[in-house]
Amino acid sequence: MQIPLANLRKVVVFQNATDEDLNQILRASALRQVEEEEYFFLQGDRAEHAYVLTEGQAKLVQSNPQGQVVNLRTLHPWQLFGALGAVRSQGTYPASAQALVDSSALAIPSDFLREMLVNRPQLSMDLMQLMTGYIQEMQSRYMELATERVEQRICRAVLRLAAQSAEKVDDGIELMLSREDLAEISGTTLYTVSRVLADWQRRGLVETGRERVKVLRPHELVRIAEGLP
Amino acid sequence: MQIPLANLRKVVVFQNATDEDLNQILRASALRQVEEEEYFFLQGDRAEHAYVLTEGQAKLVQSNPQGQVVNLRTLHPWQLFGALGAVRSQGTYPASAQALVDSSALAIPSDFLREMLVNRPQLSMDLMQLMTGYIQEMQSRYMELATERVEQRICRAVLRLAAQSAEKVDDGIELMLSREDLAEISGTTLYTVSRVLADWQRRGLVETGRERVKVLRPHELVRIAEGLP
DNA sequence: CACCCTGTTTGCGCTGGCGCAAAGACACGT
DNA sequence: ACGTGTCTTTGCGCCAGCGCAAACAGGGTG
Repeated sequence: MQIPLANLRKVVVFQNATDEDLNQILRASALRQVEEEEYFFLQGDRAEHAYVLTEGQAKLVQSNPQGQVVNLRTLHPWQLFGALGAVRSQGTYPASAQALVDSSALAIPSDFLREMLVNRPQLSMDLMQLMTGYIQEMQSRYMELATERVEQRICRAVLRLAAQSAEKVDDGIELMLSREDLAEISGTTLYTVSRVLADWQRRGLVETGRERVKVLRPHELVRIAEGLP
Repeated sequence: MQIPLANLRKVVVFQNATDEDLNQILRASALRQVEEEEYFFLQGDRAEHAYVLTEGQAKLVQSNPQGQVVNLRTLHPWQLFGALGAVRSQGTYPASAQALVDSSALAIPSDFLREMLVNRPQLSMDLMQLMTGYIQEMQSRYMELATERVEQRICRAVLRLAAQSAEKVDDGIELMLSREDLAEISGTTLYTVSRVLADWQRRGLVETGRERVKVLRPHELVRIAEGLP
């Protein structure tokens, strides 16, 4: 196993774990490689592992019987995902995890993680901390979806992504994602996203390209997100 | 304190607690009475207590700066609420809890609950169980809001409420809530709710009245919720 | 019984956003 | 360089749902 402990400790939930615990986790787990577009797991699968992304990028998506898809969140290295199954024994994943580029992740057996939680209060508290964060984020996004118009929601999505996962280039912040990705994230259609971005570009707020959005005037976008003219 | 232990054990998170633990909780806590329309706590308040509803009915709502409101869930006796603050020390409530009728709830100090969690693994696991449930429910509702039309969403809301909190009367299931309540829950307006219910009534699926909806043909409603004609 | 308060219904007009379809732009492989 | 596939843009028509405003209904109170 070639994952250094120091890296594993970047996982927020493991930040307070002992070296011995981390070693145990490494011994119990396996590294899984998944190619671009492929899945770590599918919604409805038996949740036999929790994962820690070690390399690449992935997204958690939920789909309905008609095949429509919404993006729940984007995953970056050293984030934990698929962990709900560790709590509910015999549970199934409520969402699918799809690699956006060739990626790898550490697969930790759910049973193992659950047993570990039972006698490590600090670990449990840290995991709860993570869960409360999700609950709050989902509640916020739910309200945004219920009360805000499309332009504001796209704007929030762009700002959120810019804040967490973007490369700063000379004169702006660059995001690598397609119109369709943005549509999934903000709960609309690729057509509407395209129109909104075109409008922003005319107004000089962003610069767009194929699977690329460069934010030029973040401050202006914040105003749009707040619902101001 | 006049709350019998047997009742406190109805709280899902406390189902596996010892009598001694329950007694300790009772000693540390106070009973708070809140009149109809009043609040147990407001969104943004410092989260100094977690609550267990002991009597009455309440709702958890989130509102945005413009004052628009969405209903996150309806609370019934022996349900825990406001508990996210117990995990994040120094945190604030992400939503408001408003009494729908005169109600009372046991106010458990967050600090006390947090200390208790630290050395009671089973309690932590049960709380996590509850949290994963919320996460899944919020994810589902988020997807429904993003992908389904209004009629389906209202339908789901009615069925959900009918399943959990309704009185069966002779020839149907009766819900006591206003058009506006239903609008908050399903993320639409009272006008649209009124029109949809009127339509269902014409088709004999429900019978409506002032702050009252009686489900006559649940099976038909299920078909609507599924998106079938 | 008359009154009032609160909740409900419904006509009407409007518009935000959807989604098809066709054309355009870009990236990549051969 | 050329073709091919994917992503993006945009014209166009359409309609679900919003929200005002006004009328209506029920239930409680004096």
